Amino acid sequence: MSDDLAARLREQGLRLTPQRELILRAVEELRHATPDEVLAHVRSQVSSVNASTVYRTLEVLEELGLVRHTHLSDRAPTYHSTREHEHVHVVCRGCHSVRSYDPALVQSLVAALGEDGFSVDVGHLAIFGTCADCSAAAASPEPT
Amino acid sequence: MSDDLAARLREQGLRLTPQRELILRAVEELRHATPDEVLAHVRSQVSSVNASTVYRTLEVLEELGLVRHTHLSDRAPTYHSTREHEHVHVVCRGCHSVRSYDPALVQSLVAALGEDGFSVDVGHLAIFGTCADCSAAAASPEPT
DNA sequence: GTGAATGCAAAGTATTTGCAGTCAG
DNA sequence: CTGACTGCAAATACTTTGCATTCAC
Repeated sequence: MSDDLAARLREQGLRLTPQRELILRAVEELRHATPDEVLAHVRSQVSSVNASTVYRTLEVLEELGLVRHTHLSDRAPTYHSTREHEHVHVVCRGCHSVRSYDPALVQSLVAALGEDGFSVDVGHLAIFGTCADCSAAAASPEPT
Repeated sequence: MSDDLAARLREQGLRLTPQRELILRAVEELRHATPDEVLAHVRSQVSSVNASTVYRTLEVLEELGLVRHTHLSDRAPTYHSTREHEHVHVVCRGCHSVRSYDPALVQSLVAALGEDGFSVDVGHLAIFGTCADCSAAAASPEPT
């Protein structure tokens, strides 16, 4: 698993450190996590890991193509592993639920922009809106 | 124009102030502006307007439905007027150019999610990727 | 006159940076 | 050994908040 990590780091003349392994593993385990959440998770296993290390490492991992980030809220970005299948995020602003969809969802969009020579970063895509439950809730303020 | 503003404010028992007019006008003139840019623009006309007023006002204007925001960078949000036709933002990560597209671009996506009862906030949508020019530039580092 | 809105300054959150010590290779 | 990496603390960017004053109505 972090074999991949070691290899890619070496290619770039970078070093494999326990922090980098832990942070990558945290992203993989948490599925969708903000830098803060990653930090908390890593700290729950090994004390003393610093926030700046998390930021710096996430940046490195993203450059290596091992993680990706997207913006699932107006606040901090969330990171996920690229070992998962690429997916599109659909976020409900009412209940903050996040659902993942197959990239096929946006294929016509990708094709349309592709004709203009624009290549869409599907993994970064976050689609905001309101889910069925929350629409219903908004319609009837006092549910039975 | 800001007739609309006066009316909507009154509906809510809110007040029409010069700052609110100026900030709304700034958003309309700048097309896509961060709170900072709005502040700078307003200040170029009238000195002493405060950053907190800009934040508070953008929030009010958004509640009134007169402006919308979207995230066109990893940094500050950008606001635009709802008097423009609703549009989808397509952002190149290479040159940071922003192009606006007709919502038709994402209609199949909206329809597909609609079947699940999910209603997409099209105006908030930002699609990231790489434009033709930047792909070309990446391919040939040293252009002739 | 009265309460909504503003300006100011201080606090808060998220992230970045400089630097000295540490550790991977 | 050497330079990449880390932790720490300070700095930065962005945004929010409390409060006294001002101004729209």
